[in-house]
Amino acid sequence: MLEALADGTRRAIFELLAEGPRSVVDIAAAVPISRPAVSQHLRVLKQVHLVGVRPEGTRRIYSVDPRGVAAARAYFDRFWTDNLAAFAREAERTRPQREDDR
Amino acid sequence: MLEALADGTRRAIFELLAEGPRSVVDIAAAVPISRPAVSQHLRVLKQVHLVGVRPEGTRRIYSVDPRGVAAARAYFDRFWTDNLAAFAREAERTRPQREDDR
DNA sequence: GGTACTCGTAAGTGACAACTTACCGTTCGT
DNA sequence: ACGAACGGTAAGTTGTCACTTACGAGTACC
Repeated sequence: MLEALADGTRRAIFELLAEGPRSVVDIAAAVPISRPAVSQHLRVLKQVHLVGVRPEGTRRIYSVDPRGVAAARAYFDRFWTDNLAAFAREAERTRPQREDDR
Repeated sequence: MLEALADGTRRAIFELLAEGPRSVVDIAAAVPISRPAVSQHLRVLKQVHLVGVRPEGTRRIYSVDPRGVAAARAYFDRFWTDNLAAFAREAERTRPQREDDR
């Protein structure tokens, strides 16, 4: 699931679909890669339930699947317990090196 | 940020640190890779503020950095607006092919 | 029915990233 | 001060994955 959104192009496609459902050619037009590459990305996104398909004539309309987003939210919520919030304050106290990057 | 958690080994390290701060050797003992590899993973996790370091004698204690988790939650919350929830109901109506996987 | 779209899949290539071993600096204990 | 433990970095190798071109299948329009 997280692996699916690791790729930048795939994130771009996903965020584009978040703005509204689109066909494959429309997506390919908005992204600097070939149309088959878009299809491959959509397959990955579909496998993890981040997008869904709805056939419409000869075209296939892709849209965001709430299930994937819900799963992602659930995962990160596991690390956002009150326990962690308390730890955040404690971490701020002991200063775990805010050397920021590098 | 999402790229950092894309790797399974890195997720294992991160989830291990979520249980409590640990030193590098402790982490390496709990994961089937060499200690230098752990260091490299920790560097990546630190760059995106998913973990933080606190020197303690000759050892370096790593722990979860709330900033990274907060950023991840913020990202997925962008796709979990009421707008999307409404879209979820609409999607359930038009049935975007619940063919599930493959 | 033929033509023009749509889109998915197959096969092949190139780049990146996750791992290894080897090495060096730093800090604690004696 | 010396030895040992800890851990970060360098260099090199290998597998994986994102992309391309080529092809085939399905649907709509005339």
